[in-house]
Formats: sequence, structure tokens, C-alpha cells
Amino acid sequence: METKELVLSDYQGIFKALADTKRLELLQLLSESPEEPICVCDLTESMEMAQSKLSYHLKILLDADLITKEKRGTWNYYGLNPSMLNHILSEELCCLFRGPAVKAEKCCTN
Amino acid sequence: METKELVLSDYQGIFKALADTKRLELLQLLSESPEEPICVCDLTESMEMAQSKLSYHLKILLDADLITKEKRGTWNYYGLNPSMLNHILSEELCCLFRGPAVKAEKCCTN
DNA sequence: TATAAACATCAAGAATATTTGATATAAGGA
DNA sequence: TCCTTATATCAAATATTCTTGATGTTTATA
Repeated sequence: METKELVLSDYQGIFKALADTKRLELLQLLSESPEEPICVCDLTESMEMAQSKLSYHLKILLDADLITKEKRGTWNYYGLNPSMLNHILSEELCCLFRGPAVKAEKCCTN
Repeated sequence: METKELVLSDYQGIFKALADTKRLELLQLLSESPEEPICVCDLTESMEMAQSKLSYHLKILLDADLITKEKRGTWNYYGLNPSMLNHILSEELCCLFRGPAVKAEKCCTN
């Protein structure tokens, strides 16, 4: 759980990863299932996105360390990486990327 | 001081604005003078950047509402917009874009 | 072993963003 | 009014990112 020191170009990369509505939607989608990661097949359906395209965007989020990937048999499950999201985003903004439960108790005061 | 409701595409724009090392440096530079905005001529020098290029990047930050612009005679002064920066970024990250004073007292616990 | 399902990766083209140099605009001073 | 300074804007060239369709890889199952 050691977080290594980030430099400007790391932040550039992270913000680049966040700078796309598709990817922000993906984060929101992942945030709706905070306990349990989601497999690519389900994401493909929810996002109505070609599989290779989805894979491309997931990789960008993954490289930025904003999400996690876990292999289970043939399936790949993706989930949020709260520690990075919390490091980067305001609590206010974290709301956008968290499920209702967490949102209610910790994040949103509104 | 009313902050209007932002939607996904607004966030995309804001993150895009942040997704560039030059612009992050600019924010850092502006953060070193939290009380007093800085004129373009000084920024040009500090950033060692062609004037039109600087102007381009400042506009992007301005359009994202991350910085402010004030005209004084022939000069244009730019400063941070803390309310937007605070809305978007974690306290931890806000450190990167604030002067030492504020950094010490409010932001950084390290 | 052959086949299928779930993903990732690749290459080519399309769309966007950035850089550069030239030009426009606006304010202040001679 | 004519210059000069400070800055913004524009257009063309370049660089980067995204999309698409095809192909690879891995794992499970027949």
C-alpha cells in the first residue's frame, strides 16, 4: 500500500486519463458497485461500446492507477482504486465516483 | 460566488486543462504568489515560453475556470481560482498549487 | 485436441490538441 | 496622431489521441 512519490508528468498522465467523458462514465459505473469489481463483458454491455474500444479506455485508467484489474478464469474484473482517487480528487468530487452507500456516509454533505 | 452545477463534459474540460505539464507548472507558478496575481510578461519570462504559446495555455486554464484574469492598463494579471481548484482537487493535491504559507497552515500535514 | 468465449493488442485512418510565426488589437506615452 | 509595449488571435504544420476492424492470447469445455 506504499504510494510512491508522484511528479508533474505523473499528474499529467492521471489528468489525461480523467479527461474523457467515456472514462469518467466508466468510473461512475464502477463506483456503483464499490464492493464488487465488474467484468469487461458487463461493462461492454452497460457502456454500449465496442469491446476493443472499452479495452483501450480501461487500459488508460489502469495505467494511471485509477482502477484495478483482477483476473478470474477467463474474466477480467475491474474496480476503482480508491486510494488514488482520494489522493487526486476532492471529497466533493469523489462523490461522482462512489456508490450511494459511501456517498451518503462519508462524502456528500448535501 | 455562485458555483453552477457541473456535468460530465465540464469535468472532462477541466481535467483536460489539467492534463498538461506546462499548465500544471503554470498553476504552480501562480500558486507561489497566492495574494497577488502575475502578469503575462512575468510568466513568459519564468516559463521561458513563446508569448503566443503561453497565451494559448492560459486561455485553456481560464476557460476551465481554474484561473482568473484581471486587466490593469496594458497588462493582464492572472491568478488562481481557489474555489474551482478546491472543488476539483484533494487537499493533498491542492498543495501543489498553493504558496508555502497556505500550504503550511491548511493543506499539508506532512 | 478442436472450438468457443473473453479480452488484449495492433495497424491505419480520423479527429483533436499543440506549436510556431505572423498579424491584430488596445492602451499609454511622445 | 504616431509609436511602442503587452497581449490575444489566426492559420498552417505537427503531434497526439481515439476509433475501428482484424488478429492474438488465454482459459475452459466438449
